[in-house]
Amino acid sequence: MSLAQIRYFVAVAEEGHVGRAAERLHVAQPPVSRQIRALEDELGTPLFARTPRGMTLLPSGEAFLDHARGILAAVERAGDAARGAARERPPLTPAPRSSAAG
Amino acid sequence: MSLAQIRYFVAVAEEGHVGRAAERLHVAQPPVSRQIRALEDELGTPLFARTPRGMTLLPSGEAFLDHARGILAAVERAGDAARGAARERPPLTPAPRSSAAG
DNA sequence: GCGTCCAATACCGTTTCGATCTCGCGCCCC
DNA sequence: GGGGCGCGAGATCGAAACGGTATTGGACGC
Repeated sequence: MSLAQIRYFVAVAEEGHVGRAAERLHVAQPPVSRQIRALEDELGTPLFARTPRGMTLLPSGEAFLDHARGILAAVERAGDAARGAARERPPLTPAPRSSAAG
Repeated sequence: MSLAQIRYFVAVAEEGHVGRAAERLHVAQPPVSRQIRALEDELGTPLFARTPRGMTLLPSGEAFLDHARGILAAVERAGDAARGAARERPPLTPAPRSSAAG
């Protein structure tokens, strides 16, 4: 499982179409289709029902969707936290020459 | 940022050594060193201080560590949730011939 | 100064990923 | 009932990413 797969899954779940999700993600349709399949394969259970009109979330997909959104949000927060901490308490001023206590 | 990078980061943070983290992760040392660097590069801030005895977490690294652990745990839960939902409410019994209303 | 331990770099083979092209399937329209 | 069109899925190929081995550079102890 990769973050890309999770992003693909969320996009497909929200759009209901692989093609439209691919458009939103700025990638082609086959990679999205393949990653969704790979995700289902890894989880051992299908997440979508393939209908002639697109993709419909199964119960397993709905359960996964909540967590998936949380994961993506957590990734965002993690980056922000690291950057924020670095701003508040910078590691060590390189101070090549003029030492300035601060 | 990838889940592998997050896993590598947590291992290095907990071990304090790139080499030991690599051992725990069953990979060689250079890939771990590289991914940590790539992660720092993507975040725009260093996460570790390189010392002659190993790697020490910087404030930014400590902030990131909490979130990183949460992300990995959330990934585990996501998979469990999908599998659990599939067990409780299976999508649709194929029922090729004998129709059996539940 | 040399040996040791650490992370970082160079280089290479393999794997993975995405893009293009094509196909099969089911519905709508006529 | 046949043709056209939407959809997802499969095959194939080139590019990027990943990991492994070999090697380098820096700091500490003797």
